[in-house]
Amino acid sequence: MDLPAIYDPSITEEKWYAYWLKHGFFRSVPDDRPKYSMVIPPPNVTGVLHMGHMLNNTIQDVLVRRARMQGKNTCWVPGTDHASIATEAKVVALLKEQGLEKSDMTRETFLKYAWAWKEKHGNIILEQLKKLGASCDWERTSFTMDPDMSRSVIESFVYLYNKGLIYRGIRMVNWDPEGQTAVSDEEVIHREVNEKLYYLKYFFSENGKAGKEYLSIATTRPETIMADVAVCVNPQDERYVGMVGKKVLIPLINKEIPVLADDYVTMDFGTGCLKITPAHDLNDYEIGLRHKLPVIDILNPDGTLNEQAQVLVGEDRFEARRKIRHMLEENGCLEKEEPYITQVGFSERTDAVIEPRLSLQWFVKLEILAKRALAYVEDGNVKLIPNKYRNTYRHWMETARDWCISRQLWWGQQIPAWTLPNGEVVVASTAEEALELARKNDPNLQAEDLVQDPDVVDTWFSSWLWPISVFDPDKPGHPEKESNKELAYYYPTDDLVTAPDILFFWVARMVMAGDLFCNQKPFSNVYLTGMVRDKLGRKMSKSLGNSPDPIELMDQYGADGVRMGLMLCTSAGNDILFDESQVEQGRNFCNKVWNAYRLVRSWKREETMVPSDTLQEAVRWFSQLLAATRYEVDDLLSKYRLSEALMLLYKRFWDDFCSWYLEIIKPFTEEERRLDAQTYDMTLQFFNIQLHLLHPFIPFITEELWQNLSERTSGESIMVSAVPQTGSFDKSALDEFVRLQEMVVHIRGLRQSKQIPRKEELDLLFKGSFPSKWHGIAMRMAGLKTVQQVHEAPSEVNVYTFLIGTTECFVPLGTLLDIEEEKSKLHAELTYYRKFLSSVEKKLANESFLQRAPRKVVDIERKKQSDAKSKIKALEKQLELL
RNA sequence: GGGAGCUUAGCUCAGCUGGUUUAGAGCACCUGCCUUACAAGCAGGGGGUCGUGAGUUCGAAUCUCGCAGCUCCCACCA
Repeated sequence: MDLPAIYDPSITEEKWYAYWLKHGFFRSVPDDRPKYSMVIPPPNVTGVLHMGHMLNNTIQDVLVRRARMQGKNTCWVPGTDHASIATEAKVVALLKEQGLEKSDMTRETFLKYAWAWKEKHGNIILEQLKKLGASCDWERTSFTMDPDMSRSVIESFVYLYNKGLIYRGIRMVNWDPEGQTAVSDEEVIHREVNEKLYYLKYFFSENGKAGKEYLSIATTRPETIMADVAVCVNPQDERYVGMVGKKVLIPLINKEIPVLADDYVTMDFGTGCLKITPAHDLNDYEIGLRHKLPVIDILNPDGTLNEQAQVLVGEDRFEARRKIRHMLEENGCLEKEEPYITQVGFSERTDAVIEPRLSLQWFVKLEILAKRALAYVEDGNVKLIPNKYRNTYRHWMETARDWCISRQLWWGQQIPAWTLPNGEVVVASTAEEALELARKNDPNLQAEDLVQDPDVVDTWFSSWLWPISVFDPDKPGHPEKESNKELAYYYPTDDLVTAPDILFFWVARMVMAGDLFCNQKPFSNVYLTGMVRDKLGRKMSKSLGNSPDPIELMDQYGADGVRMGLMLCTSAGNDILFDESQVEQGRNFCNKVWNAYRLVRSWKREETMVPSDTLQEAVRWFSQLLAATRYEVDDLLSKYRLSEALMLLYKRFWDDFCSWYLEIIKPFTEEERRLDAQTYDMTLQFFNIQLHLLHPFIPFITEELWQNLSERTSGESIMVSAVPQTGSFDKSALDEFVRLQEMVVHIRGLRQSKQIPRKEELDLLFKGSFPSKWHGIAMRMAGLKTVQQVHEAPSEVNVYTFLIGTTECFVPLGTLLDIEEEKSKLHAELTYYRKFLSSVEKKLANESFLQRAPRKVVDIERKKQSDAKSKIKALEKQLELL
């Protein structure tokens, strides 16, 4: 067989993915094996693959592939999320480009456009995941607006409504004037902004006319003064004694409003005097409720001023702010202005400044749900990895307020509530059922008398059902019914891999939904990935242009290389600083594996040959090392330390397997590339085991080589074949081998510094212990002619000496040895050990140490002491000789 | 304003309940090599007073408390 010297992933990767699909290795149906299940965090249909997806899905694929190789019935459910605000915004923008306005079309027409858009773009991201190697059960691909998914959402809405967990009410919500919809508290991002604090004069009213005296009121939002209904001071505030109960005039519109007292007002902020604008500020709204004040809303849904404002009608709120400032100044009502830094809320989806707005919305009561969802994490039923997120999770669950779930959009599941002519509202799964309900009170009602709520539900109100509804869409609406076979088998899922920024949006709510509808957690472990940043630590963004195109990256380095590059530097919960050189490292590793394989395959298996002792020892050593490695890798993976597990495998393969094992057993001469059958077979077996251990991380090349390793019949794959058995291992024997390696490295260093060519063989004498079984290995690796034990240090002058542990080693060098250099080297070593010894002895001289430290620790120190002493003795002797 | 977390080599990080750690890894770096699997390679090497100050302890990178710097989350002071 002829393999090229450079591995080309573009040939193999597509081939094997098609093969895996063809043989249905990703497919899962319930059976009697133990299961491993996981749902993908459904990416937005609007999205294209970015580095965050790459990281997230690589981790998932590693976990899934490992479980599959452990013989579990593995099910990874893929799908996409309809992402109502983001998608609707995208479709609206697209229509605008074509000269079409959403406001000009009916709901049906708009949705037709939206669906067309989804059909065209919706699956791009999933196709891209295939290139990465994601082993999802594609037959299960779901979309959060699939008919049965939507039914699940609607029916669960009805269920919760009937249980009293969903209610409708007029509340202050976060209004996004750009998207023209309410958004939840979690969708508001607060940012610091430089604004101005305006001090306005509210003159006291004297029979409706402005008097001479005034109250000074600080505000950042002068454009809202027309909506003021009162001015408020703290009852304890001595400055304003006697003013409560009087009336002041709103500047510009000269409207009389009362001066009130309320404890909410802080005396030492601003002027201690607060204008009350119930329609446009949450606190003011609450104060308004306390004092039974009217609500005057002066803003349109799009953020422009309405008729109620009386002035600047039709102007945008920010334009109005600019203009009103001048008007107030001209009017003599602007006392002063100061620069002011304040927190402003922005919409997560549209980045518009959020407007507190009073409106009729639907809410989910969270108090009980949050408490129960918290318990799952608190008692370890659901584990967060890393654990530090427990605190964050707890904090949110303890402070969560009711969840506003209605959105003034069309793209999504329409709220199943109908208003009757008399204003009553009925909630039912379908229009027919709603009519039936309505007729209980008024049998004459007709279908057209019922008007469905035009709003849709929050996207997260559908995705919180995801781990349930992908298996059994009927369950959320009917928790009392028995789970279907799928749900019973796959639920709860095992792992969830997601980013910490949706811990509350999604993870916490899935726990709530799991508890509500299945009375069980939705998953056992939540692995939280970090954010992928560029190597300077900046967020990846289109505008910075610092985000590599994953597809190009995979074309250039292979999916395996990219996966490896990402996995080498990821640890749970920590951001990863992405640098293309890591991907290069991944690619290089794949190439290394490839070439190691080429080497082994270039040898001839010789049935009649008998393995030398050296070869047998090498096999013995590496098989033990592999057993130990596998044990360690299992341990690391069980703790989700993926990058450490991969790094360990990387080092084993590259440093130990290639640089030591293969170099030891490599046949000497070119003509005779023959290896005895026993060693040859074991070497292939080592390869086989390492391919298995590496497969979850780099699935393509491992499949390619595994298929090549021996005759395979169609339908076989490394991904469904169990990892071959590894034997036992003896830790101390492995440690001893490290001594041997140190010795070889030392001699190689000597060659380098004395410029002794490899071909020139050396002799080694040693005093102390150095197992004879390894002499052959040392000779091979260090280029030695002889290895010989002595009882006394050689007396010649021209002998290079060094210590490995407590074994003294001697290499006669003839004229090459520089006596002075040797002396200074020995002196340096001597100084080091003397210092070391004195620190150890200081410890041992300490009575308290001897008394209080555990015996084991004291023994260790004693051993250090005696070792150091014998080393010093040996060094002194060598110096003497020189 | 409240809370959480971080600070170990040039970079990214490991070091879990204090003691074989006068601290490890990978990358980067330096030196020498086209040694017949791989220059996407081989061999060798240097590099850290563990942010800072104190405390607990026989013993601290590890535990406690100040201080400094960074990051994230939450929050309605106009």
